[in-house]
Amino acid sequence: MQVKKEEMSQTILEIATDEFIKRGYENASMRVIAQKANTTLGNIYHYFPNKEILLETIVLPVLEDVEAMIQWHVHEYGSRPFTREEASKYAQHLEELFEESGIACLFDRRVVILLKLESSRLLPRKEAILEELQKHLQDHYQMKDDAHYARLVLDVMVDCLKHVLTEHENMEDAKAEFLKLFRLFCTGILGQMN
Amino acid sequence: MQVKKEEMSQTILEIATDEFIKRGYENASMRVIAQKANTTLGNIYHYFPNKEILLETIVLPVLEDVEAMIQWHVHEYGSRPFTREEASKYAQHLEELFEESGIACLFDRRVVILLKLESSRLLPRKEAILEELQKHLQDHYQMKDDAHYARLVLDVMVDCLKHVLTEHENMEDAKAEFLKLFRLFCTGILGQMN
Amino acid sequence: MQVKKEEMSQTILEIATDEFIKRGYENASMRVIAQKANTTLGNIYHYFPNKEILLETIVLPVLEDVEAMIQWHVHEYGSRPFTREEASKYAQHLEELFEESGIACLFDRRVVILLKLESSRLLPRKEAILEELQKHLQDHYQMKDDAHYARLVLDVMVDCLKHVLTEHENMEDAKAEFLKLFRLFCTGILGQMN
Amino acid sequence: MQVKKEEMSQTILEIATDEFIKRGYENASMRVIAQKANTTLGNIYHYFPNKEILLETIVLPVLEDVEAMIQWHVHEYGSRPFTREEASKYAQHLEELFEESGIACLFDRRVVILLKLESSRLLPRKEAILEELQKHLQDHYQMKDDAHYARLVLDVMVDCLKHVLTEHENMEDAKAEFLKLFRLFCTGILGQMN
DNA sequence: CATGAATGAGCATTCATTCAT
DNA sequence: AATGAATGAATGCTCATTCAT
Repeated sequence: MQVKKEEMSQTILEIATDEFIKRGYENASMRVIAQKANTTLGNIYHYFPNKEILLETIVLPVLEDVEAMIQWHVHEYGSRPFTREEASKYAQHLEELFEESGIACLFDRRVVILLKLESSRLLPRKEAILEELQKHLQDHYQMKDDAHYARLVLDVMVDCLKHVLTEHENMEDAKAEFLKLFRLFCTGILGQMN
Repeated sequence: MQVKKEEMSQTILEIATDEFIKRGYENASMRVIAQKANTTLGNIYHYFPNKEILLETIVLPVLEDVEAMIQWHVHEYGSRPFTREEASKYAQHLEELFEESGIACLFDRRVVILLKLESSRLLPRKEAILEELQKHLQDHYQMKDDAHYARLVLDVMVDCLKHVLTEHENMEDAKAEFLKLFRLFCTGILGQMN
Repeated sequence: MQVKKEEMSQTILEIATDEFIKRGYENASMRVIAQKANTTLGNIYHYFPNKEILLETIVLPVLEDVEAMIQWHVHEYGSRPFTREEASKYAQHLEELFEESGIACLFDRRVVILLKLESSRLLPRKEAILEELQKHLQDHYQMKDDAHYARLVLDVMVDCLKHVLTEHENMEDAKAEFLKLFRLFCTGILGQMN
Repeated sequence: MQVKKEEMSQTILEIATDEFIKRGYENASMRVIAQKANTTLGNIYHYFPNKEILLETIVLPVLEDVEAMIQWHVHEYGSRPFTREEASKYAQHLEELFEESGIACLFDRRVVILLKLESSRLLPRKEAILEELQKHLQDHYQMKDDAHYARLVLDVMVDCLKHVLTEHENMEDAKAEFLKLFRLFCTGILGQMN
């Protein structure tokens, strides 16, 4: 049976998103996506020329949002180290900080796909973002001498994000939970700063 | 050429361990393991009847250690909530706590395999452990009303472990780094406790 | 947008001709033809019920011309052996011979498609022509005892034709080059005749 | 059922050779080869890691022979133009010329695969050979001003080779037939030289 | 103890074709 | 007249596993 374009294409995107989140882009199977979308393998290729473009259709919008957000952040806050007081102040007003700094774009299930990504030509862009964030963290929190540790903290934060996104259907809940964790982190980092 | 049984089997286990760590159990290839172990696919199946049992041979010892450790922990510390003072005291003497509580068994590269595991019949046991730990955390730190959050904190700690194990060859370094992070967490949790 | 029937069908035929020449009938893709003709796959099937008929629409006119030309040739010149003098005379006046004998119909790009053809139901007709030509050659040039050799000489001439058609946009140039080669052949054959 | 290595591998090579000759490397199907060799697709990949290497296993030995032969030829005969007498002398003693100059290596069915090749990483080597031969022809036969024509003559000769190889099981017959044609060519070219 | 031959199901992708709209 | 949704079989290739030798 034939179905309106938008409908089928939308179904495929949704199913693919689910599969990419669950199994990761690399381990998701086009066959399985076709099956779950109640269509044939060939028909998926009628809508999306290949797996990579299916991925990009899903993930590029969020990726670009995130890149823009990072750019804005770097421009706005620069890379000067925070004083203890500043850091503390920020930690206490995380909600407002989150609101104003466009971090909201991170709270989208599709970000999980990005975070799990291990191959594809989007990988370099993902890694560029992480590197940027690491430098940022390192500068702000005076870990200048310990890039390794900064990276570790970042990776852990990234995992936090992955977890809250995975476990909450509702993105507001995810954000709230992430905030809680983020605050925990800030308290912790602050405790180590002196 | 024929080699003493122990030797070949040992080589296979080592190579398989490396591959399972690097690519994860699901994405590791028996072929590649055979190649890197300088033997044949058939010969691996001579020692290990299938991929799953190869996994278990590698990972069961540590799994059992960890299970025992958890059991002991539960028995020793029970599940009563910590007072703020207690918690604070523990946080200050984490090194000793680590020593005496058998947590050392976590600092083993093979734990990474376990933590990355996504399928196989060991999965339930891994998840049982995590559930146990979650309850523990929840009880001790008075997150009684928020199982979700406890789970999240746990998952993040688990990711920390995964990261330090992955990035450090030397297990002492890994432990040191993990302690740093663990302390950060404790400080953070303490800061949130009241 | 809708276009006059003739126009669209013509465009498709032209693009298909190009593709069939470039990649050969078997390896040409309906998809690519549709794309290059700025239309859809479905629309091609609206004009031509399948790939084979598309081929025939393109190639049948020339095929029939060639068949007619052969027929005429056989009727006109019969199959008696040439004397050395006759052959020599013909060789010296090839241009005129070409003109009067309708060989001009060979100098059409579409002939290349025919010559490259490896499957389709037109194949037998192509082969019938070649067989006819072979007999002709064999008779005229007294290779009676060596059908194999006649066939070979024919095939080589056919390849010559394919080459000059492929490499020259201008059919007059193609014809001139072919004449050069044909003369070379005639000289050669004559040299071998006694 | 299991079969001795040499046997299966040999069967595959033979069937593959046949298929590559009949359909050309690009259009031959690994599945069909497997079927005709009475084995499975997977098993072919047990012997040959991919289609290209299957091709190379078949074709590299002859390719190298041909390359060596060309090299020797260039070194021995240089690129000076032949006088009419020289050319004529060579034309009359083609058999001896063939014998002494290692041209025998061309009379191998596998050469057909090479001549039909349209892709694969062996293509550049095939094309280098053809270019070398074209220059050679051009130099010897004083076609200095007409590279195009030299290429055409070469292509035609190459097609001759393809034909005699395709149509004769017996390589001695093929060689004899090719000689006949080659002589025809020489006579023809000589006829055009003055 | 070890080799490596063999299988069958899986992968992403392309193809000619059909047909409802 | 034209679109594009849908199918099913084909492509080259990889995988865990089995088993005769």
